[in-house]
Amino acid sequence: MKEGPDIARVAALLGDPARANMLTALVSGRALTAAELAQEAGVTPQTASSHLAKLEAGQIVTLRRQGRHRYFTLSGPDIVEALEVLMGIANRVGHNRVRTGPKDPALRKARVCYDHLAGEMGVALFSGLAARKLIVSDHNGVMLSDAGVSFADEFGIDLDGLRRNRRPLCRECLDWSARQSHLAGAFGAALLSRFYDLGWARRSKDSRIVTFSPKGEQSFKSLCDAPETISRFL
Amino acid sequence: MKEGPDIARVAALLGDPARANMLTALVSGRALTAAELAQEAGVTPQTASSHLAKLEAGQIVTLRRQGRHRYFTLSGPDIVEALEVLMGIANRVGHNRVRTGPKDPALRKARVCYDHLAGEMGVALFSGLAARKLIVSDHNGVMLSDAGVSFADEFGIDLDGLRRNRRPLCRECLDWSARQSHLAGAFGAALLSRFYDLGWARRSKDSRIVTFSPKGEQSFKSLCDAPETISRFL
DNA sequence: TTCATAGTTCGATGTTAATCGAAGCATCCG
DNA sequence: CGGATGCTTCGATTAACATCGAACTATGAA
Repeated sequence: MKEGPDIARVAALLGDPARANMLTALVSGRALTAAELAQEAGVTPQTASSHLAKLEAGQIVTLRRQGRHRYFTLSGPDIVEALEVLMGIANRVGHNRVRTGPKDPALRKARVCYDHLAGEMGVALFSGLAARKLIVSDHNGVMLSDAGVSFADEFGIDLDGLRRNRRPLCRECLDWSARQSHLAGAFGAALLSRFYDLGWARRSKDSRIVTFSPKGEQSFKSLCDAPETISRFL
Repeated sequence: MKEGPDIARVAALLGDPARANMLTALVSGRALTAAELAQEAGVTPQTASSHLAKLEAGQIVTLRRQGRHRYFTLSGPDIVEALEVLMGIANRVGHNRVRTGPKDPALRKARVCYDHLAGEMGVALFSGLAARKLIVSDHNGVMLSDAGVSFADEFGIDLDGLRRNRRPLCRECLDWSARQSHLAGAFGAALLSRFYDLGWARRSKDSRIVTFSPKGEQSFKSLCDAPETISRFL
């Protein structure tokens, strides 16, 4: 008598730690090889292979063969959405896999969390935007204010484009090191991507560290502090 | 080195068929007892008890004791959101737990799918609203048109209230019997609830069947067909 | 061809966890 | 006080599955 889509089957695929790690590594949108995903998940290549086979069979990821590499990507934006919602729930109920404190100071300062900015600078960005009332946060979550919309426009972020896929614009994400919120969601990701494009920052190759240039960091600071227009940064 | 919320832990809680059944039964918002949930999930009370203990420990559901009954509800709107996203994914990838064809014609005609209308009438509603351009569907999903917004207003649905919680207004849900889309999401649920309030239909006590009164069915038909104003139905 | 790299399959092992029967509490009713 | 109902705990069974070592396949490079 049970009808409808089989939620459990999909959820079970996301419900294994190794697989969840692989999938969150893929949220950035970049295609990763099986070996890279194995390392992300902290398992051996054999184990990863087995997990990836399941994820592919379940159409959670898609596979692109290229030479002797097999590149995996998420099969659609709905997977990102699911991961973010689950992330939000895990945050709310306090299920964090936080064990050790942050060691590397660079990591504590600015790093990538999925595809948005985390660390002290991530928290500063969140509170800065909130102080400038560009984002407003209530008990239901975060959203862009009208001022925030025009800010995004000025800053060169195509909000309409972002709205076109169903990923929510703004989400709160509890920061592991700072224990405060930073900004996730499509807008959070777009901001970080814009920082890259503007040359303010770049991502390290092997780690999650985000390195800001001196000039970039200064611009970033003004972005978070200044209540005045931001066009002079660009 | 792994940081951030523990997605896998939450997903694993949703990833068991028995638990998923219980949770989807709770999407309606009604509080259900352990025994009712056991029946929904098709397991014995002992098994249900064990599952419910896990769900409560994981803060997916909340418990309210009342006399010798224990009423369970979902712990927040984010759980509904998660279930709907997963439902969408399961639909997309074709993971349906459809086994037998629909037997009961009444069930095939109109039934409850989670908390919205499914069956032939559910499909008729979807295509009717689409034909009247009250909802528009593109590759990213469904949304209300401007005309749809004023329609909802006229029809007595508090859109602003719905928007206040984060559950998406419109979602497509593939119909089990008719193999076409019907309307899910907060708006889909609100429509069905409005049908109840208007006396057009009522839900059977023990099954998922939705029974329309003759008058109600006629009004419903006009709702789906007529391009003119709907105020005359009210 | 030979070697190295990327990835898979196979097989064995250990762990987790879902399930239900039986018995135990707790609450309400008469 | 029984006796019934709602639900949980205990214990045992079973099945699923995550994991990794070892061996195998496939692609590319020298």
